[in-house]
Amino acid sequence: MIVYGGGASEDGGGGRVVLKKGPWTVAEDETLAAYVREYGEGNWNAVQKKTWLARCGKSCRLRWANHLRPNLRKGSFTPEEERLIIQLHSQLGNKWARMAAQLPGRTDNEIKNYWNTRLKRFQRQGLPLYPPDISPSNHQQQMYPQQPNTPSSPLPSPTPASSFTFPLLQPPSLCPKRCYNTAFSPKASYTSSPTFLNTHFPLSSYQSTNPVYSMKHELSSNHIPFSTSLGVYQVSKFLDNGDCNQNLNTSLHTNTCQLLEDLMEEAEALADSFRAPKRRQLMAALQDNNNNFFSGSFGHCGSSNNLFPLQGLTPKEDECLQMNTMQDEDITKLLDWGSESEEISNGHSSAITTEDSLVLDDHQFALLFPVDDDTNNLPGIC
DNA sequence: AATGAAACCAACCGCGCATAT
DNA sequence: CATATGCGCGGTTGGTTTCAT
Repeated sequence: MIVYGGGASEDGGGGRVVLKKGPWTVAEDETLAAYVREYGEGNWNAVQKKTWLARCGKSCRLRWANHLRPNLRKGSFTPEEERLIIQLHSQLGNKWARMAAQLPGRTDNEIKNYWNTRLKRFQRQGLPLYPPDISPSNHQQQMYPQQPNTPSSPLPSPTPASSFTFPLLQPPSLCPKRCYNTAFSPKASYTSSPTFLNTHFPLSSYQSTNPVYSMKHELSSNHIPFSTSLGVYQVSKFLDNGDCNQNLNTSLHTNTCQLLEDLMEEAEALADSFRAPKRRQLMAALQDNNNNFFSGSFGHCGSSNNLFPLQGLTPKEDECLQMNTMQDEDITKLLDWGSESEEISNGHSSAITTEDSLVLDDHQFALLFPVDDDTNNLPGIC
């Protein structure tokens, strides 16, 4: 076992522990992992009290989230992941955690590093950050202003929100008053959709003409099918059934946005009756029973993103919890209805997940979330 | 082989938010 | 209501590795 660095120490005088900084040792990793096995995630400041580790809680959380938690995917990003990152960044900007939620097993830090490296390289080479058909939201133009010396504009010229409507997604005016997704923040006047991206920006063709986008391919065989969220799955199933042309997409989505607005209001009303304290209590209960709640493919738990019924809850509480949970994150995916199934998120962030839990085939999902033929089961989408 | 630049990666820091006291 | 605490996020820094000359 290799232990380097200063290790824990005390200042001697007041007995105050001097917190260690710098690289983690194997022993520290093992201790932290053992702590999480025993006490679970959370309460990171207690690590210092219950173990010999002289690390601040923050450092422990980061180490766990970025390196120790199970099912982290190590290695280079696959082409699919890279494309998804580009697309997500065009929609979300530097919302690394949100992007990580769409990339199972990847950490926000990884994505951030990847993007920043790419950013530097592209800027140095005077190349556009986004493929021609991906129009970054306004925040992108603010974040990465066009360099005056760059001959071919690295970023598309700003498009006024009032005069531009992206082909598939509506401008924020059709969306709920409250912003559920940074893509619909006042800064973001429009966004792209995966469907549009895939239709107009097939990776292979782009790579063939834009060598700079030809990135590492060595891990493509590792690509893990992403799981789905309720809304995306059902809408995807609907769209996959028969003709799915762009007109249908557009009209359906227009209706969907309108109806989602109603859904948002309904969700908020429900959520208001079931605010945080209760939710936290339920989450604690969920963690306590984290090996028993879910069966089959759902091996993971403790995540705030689960949409599945909780034991011991009244139907009302369960419904509220689901709504409340959806409201913050899964609504994003509802709006992301054009996504191909492989691009759909499981919505997790730092919660422990297993790769198995991320994969759910149509049959399994259909069992959990039966869809009526007329699709009326999908809230707000008729 | 040596060296400098670029790329990559891990970790820290500051801030803000939610919750508890 | 004010303050403390826990946590998460995004930005930044610094060390290491890889690559090009």
